[in-house]
Amino acid sequence: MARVSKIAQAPPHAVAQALARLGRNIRTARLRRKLSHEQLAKRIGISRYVMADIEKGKPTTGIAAYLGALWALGLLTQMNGLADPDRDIEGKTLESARRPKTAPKRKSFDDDF
Amino acid sequence: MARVSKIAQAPPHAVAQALARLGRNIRTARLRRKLSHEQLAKRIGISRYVMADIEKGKPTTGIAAYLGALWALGLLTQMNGLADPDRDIEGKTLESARRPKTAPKRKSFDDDF
DNA sequence: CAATATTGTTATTTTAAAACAACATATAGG
DNA sequence: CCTATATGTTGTTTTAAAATAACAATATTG
Repeated sequence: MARVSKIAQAPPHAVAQALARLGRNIRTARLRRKLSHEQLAKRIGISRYVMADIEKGKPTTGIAAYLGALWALGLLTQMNGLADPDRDIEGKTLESARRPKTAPKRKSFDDDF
Repeated sequence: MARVSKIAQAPPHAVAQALARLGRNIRTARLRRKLSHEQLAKRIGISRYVMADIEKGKPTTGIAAYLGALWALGLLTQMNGLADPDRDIEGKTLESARRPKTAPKRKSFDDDF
């Protein structure tokens, strides 16, 4: 990643937790399928070291490696509904009738935090 | 990412598709909340350029940036069941009674592919 | 339509991600 | 147990991710 971003360097609890869980789940799925790091890594197109990083939930590892792991394990379909606008109740409520291509001109009540 | 991995350089259709969709969904959620790239990026702790990369579904961008975006949009909880061992029917079936800490010693029928 | 903000584009710099190698340790299964 | 394999650890090299800056293009709102 280089010049590692704040979110990667010190992720908020929720993010770190989600990452750790995802890594653990991928590991479990791999072991169930009786695949070694090397075998699965080869199918994904990464090194065994990155495969290990994924299972540790390393924040700086590229998203493609994670999705590739899910794909190689036959679990990628579970990504389908993620952040789906139809499921985004909060967003639906906030949304005005129109659909602007850019954000409006900074009258958003909450500017910093 | 440096020394960009095969999966990131040329992701399989399914992965590329999942990434593109995720990026689009994040963009939709952001616009609904009337936030600019800069505003949302600031909350996540990344630059506006990486925020734009996320919405494009760039494969080499670190997973923490993506999860950070979901987190900042209040959508991270949707990651909860992802790759959950309980949902992994395929894996459950394959699993032997025990739970080895490492993969077995390469008698797995399908070695390469 | 004008003014302002958002988003896109290009170029440069910094820094660590990912590959690789070599060795140590742990685990599994005969 | 013993041995082969899996996994962990350390160090090195290569290369591009991410930040930043400056400017262009686009979209929004009054």
